[in-house]
Amino acid sequence: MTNAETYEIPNRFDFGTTCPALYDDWIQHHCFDANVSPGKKPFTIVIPPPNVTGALHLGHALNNTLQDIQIRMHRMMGFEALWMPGTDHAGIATQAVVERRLKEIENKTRHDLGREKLVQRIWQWKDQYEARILGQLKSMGCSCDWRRTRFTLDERCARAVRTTFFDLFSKGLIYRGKRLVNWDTYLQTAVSDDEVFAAAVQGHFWHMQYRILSPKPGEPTHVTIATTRPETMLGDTAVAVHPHPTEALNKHEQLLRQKLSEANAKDQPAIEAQLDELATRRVELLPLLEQLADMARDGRHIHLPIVDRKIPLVVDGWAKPELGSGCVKVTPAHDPNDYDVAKRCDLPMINILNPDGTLNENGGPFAGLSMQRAREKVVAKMEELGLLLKIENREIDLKHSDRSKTPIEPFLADQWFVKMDQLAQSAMDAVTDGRVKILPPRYANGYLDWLGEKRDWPVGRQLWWGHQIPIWSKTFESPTQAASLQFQIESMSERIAGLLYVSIEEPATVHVCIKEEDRALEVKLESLGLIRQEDVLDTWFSSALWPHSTLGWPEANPDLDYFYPTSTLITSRDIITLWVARMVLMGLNNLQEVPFREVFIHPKILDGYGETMSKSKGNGVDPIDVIDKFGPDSLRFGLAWLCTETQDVRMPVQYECPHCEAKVNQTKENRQSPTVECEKCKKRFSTQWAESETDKVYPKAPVVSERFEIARNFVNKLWNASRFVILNLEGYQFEPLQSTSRLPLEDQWILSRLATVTQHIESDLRAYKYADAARVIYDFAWDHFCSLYVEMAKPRLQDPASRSQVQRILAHVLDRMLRLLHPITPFVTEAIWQHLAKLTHQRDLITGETSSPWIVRAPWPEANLEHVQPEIEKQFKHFVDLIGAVREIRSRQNIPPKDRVDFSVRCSDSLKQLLSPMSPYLEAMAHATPTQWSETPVVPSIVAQVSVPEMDVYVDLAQFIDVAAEIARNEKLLANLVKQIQGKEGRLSNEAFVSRAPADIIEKERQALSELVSQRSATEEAIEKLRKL
RNA sequence: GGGCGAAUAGCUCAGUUGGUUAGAGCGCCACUCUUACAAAGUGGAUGUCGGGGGUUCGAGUCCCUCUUCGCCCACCA
Repeated sequence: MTNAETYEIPNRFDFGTTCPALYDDWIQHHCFDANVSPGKKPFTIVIPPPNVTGALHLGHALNNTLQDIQIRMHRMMGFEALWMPGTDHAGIATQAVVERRLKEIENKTRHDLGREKLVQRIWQWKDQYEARILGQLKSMGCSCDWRRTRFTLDERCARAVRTTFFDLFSKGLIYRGKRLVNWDTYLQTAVSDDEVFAAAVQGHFWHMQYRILSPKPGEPTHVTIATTRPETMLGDTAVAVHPHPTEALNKHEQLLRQKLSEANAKDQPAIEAQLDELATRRVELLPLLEQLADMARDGRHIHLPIVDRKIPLVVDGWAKPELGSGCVKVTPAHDPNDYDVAKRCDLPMINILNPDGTLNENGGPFAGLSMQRAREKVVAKMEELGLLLKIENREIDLKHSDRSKTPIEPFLADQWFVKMDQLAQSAMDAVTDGRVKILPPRYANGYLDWLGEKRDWPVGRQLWWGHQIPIWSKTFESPTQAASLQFQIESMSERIAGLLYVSIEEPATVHVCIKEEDRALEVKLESLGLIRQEDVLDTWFSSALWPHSTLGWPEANPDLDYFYPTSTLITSRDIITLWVARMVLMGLNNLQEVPFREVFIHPKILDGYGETMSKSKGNGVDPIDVIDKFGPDSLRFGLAWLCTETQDVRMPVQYECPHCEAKVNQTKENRQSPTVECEKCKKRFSTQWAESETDKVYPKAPVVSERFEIARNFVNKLWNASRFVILNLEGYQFEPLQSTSRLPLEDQWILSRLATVTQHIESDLRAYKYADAARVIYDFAWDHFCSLYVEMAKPRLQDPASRSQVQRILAHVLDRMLRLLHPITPFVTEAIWQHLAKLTHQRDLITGETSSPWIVRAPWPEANLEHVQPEIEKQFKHFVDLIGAVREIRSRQNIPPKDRVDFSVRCSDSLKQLLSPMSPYLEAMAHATPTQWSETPVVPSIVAQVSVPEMDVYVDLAQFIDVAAEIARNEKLLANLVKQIQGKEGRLSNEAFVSRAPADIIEKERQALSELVSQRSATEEAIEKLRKL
């Protein structure tokens, strides 16, 4: 009975049923559980928690594959490897998704539902998507310790958030201030800068005049200002002019001149034009500006039309004399720069907006109108007043909300801030002194630059989904009333116990922060008239605590002691500042220890056009589609293969037609269509956009990429090579190997290669060089193991004398290869491992150790350095060359595969000793029989000849020769040789080269030349001979 | 405006500190169902290494510059 009958191994790896079953087995046997083990070193990674907004895409698949590779490798290396899983509540993103659906399906707003009900709905959404996300991770084979799964809004994380917030608040690092927020009038919420995109729109530039109050003789009567948003003039509280216009203009000119001197010819005219304009301006405008600056210092005022307000003329550097009229209107409540001016000049701030985007009572006659209507009215009124000078057309970059796609209104709101100076500095130090290593190192720049600004972190969000700020506040008429309440609270027993902290915000607001969830205390505060802050915290506040909150902080516990700081963080570059930097500073603040020692930034996955994949563009790929089509191992190997250090991953994607399996390229045109027609079978299929019933009747096409075919083919190759080994292990007997030196060349060679490759993979993976590792193992498995060693093993397996030795080496090499591959392709390696385990327990050539039942827990292979023989690896190339030479002749002479040929080799004696024992392989692998190995072989009259380094190969072609083809080929070769010889001779006769280049390089060139010359004469000889036939 | 990165075969990408004739996979052409694997095997064709300049005995690799593309940050009365 053969093994094939015993084990019935199919010739395709059935990943569809095998992988989920294997995964269940791993879980059941606690293969991924990590526990505090004092005898072992910990290796910890916290997952960048995916947002529960939606399903994972290929970018996540890459991110998680790279983490799992590290985790699995370190687990095998004997570390206690913990991969901490979880998801992020993703504040605004999630709330926006749920609100949008609420609107679409039930036509309700969040206000119709109320806070509690809406939050309930979002929890339902979260449960649904969390399950989907975790399912996706499991399908990919991620070996997380699922018992520890966390969510940034669960009780444990909430406790960490409360503790941190309380700590910062009581240190005085949290304060409330005014800030301009990006107001989304559609969603009626503030959105962060990251959730805003700029789009160019056609707009206008309105030039208007304000009247100066009681001008003295000789003074101007009006100031001119220009704006793209005339309606905001209703909120103006000043007009600003530069304090020293002449100086500023000189400085600007100096700058321009410097630029001119550095600019290339093409850019110069533009700069010169600017300089010309500057000259005119100097004459026409500068005196006026100087005069205005003086008037401003004199405390003069201006009449703001329409609302009839008296506003000051002020001096401030923000007003640029080189721009526009040189004067700028100041609208502190609706423009970030104007806000800064107002703070500097101590100006009032007038908010003219309601949260829904209409004007409030400060809008004067236009209160209640939308911004758009108000704009028209203001312009009309100014024109009527004769104060409108001109209107220019102008393209303006307008900020839009990413969530609602509507224009953003800058809006002044109360906002909670975290003071960043000390915190930011601590996080900068951690990177500059190397406690946290960012890889590739170039990404450290962005991190340091961003933190270096030390801008305070606005942490409040006007949302309902998130950690509500644990502050109760009350504002009084007078500071004394506030002080009295403060005193009252200060004397509460909870204050003494450190459960609350009270502070005063000038002039008369009392804020009380409660450390822990405590309903009784809350009621007590509420009875004193204190009201809880409505806002929730920025999502990144809880994410910043992720490395320690997930380990149970603030509770002191063994997990935290053992697994923190974590070993490495693997993430994508767009959240280096938002997330990575904040984790570092929070880790340092809460635990006085960095959260991780290394940060690896991996490439991004782009579509075929080089655009980032996103759900809204419709070019995203669900990893599950790829898994269904190619299997999880191919997904993982394919991603690792593409993960190079410098380049993003460009990945053209296709729809796979569900009718005929034809590939339809995804284009910018069809990627957002609900249905697409197959180019081949002309039937329609649906896409992720299909929502209507009419569209949904079409079967859905998975989106895949042929980038994964390499990996699929590789996994198949591995499967079949393993199948061959397993089918040939019948009668396997273990016997320890005494010494490798008595093994045949090919055995020594494959063991040497294995050791070399093992070293490479380990160092590559440790350095996050995933693509390099994948290529090394790919070449080894495919070219060296399959194409050469297995082919050479075939005849030896038939020979009882050599059979058991070859079996042992095959089993050993396969065993090691599987282990090396397991982190990248866990399923197929585990499946093969199980088969192998049934046939042979002892596979280690030297020790005969009994192998582990699970590859997932098998020890990582150590490179056996005694097996490394560079000389043999080099010599083996001669064999490969020889076989290639014979095959080439066969191919170009069209010799049928079944016909045997004879050949002779001209080579040195030492090469003969090396290669002649390998004649049987030439028989088996090239269907060719060597008849002579000699320095002076007797060459048959009719031959085809090929020269390779140190050998000339002559194939006896008595019955086959195609003389014309042979001559043509040799002549082409000759021409090439002559060209190369000329190049080398030129170089070697160049005095400069010979005298300056290092001796070894010159020697190499000399040898190469003599090799080429001998090839040339062999070829000339061959042509000569052929001509005579 | 500041910074970072990329441009190599039809496509997607490798190419260590400068050193023989620049590689891989897919695709293409030809041949092969040779009992592990046609998702395979064997052979072949395909490159002004984005343009220009420089350093060097020698440049895909280092320097300057231009062009195109991508990303990040800042700013745009």
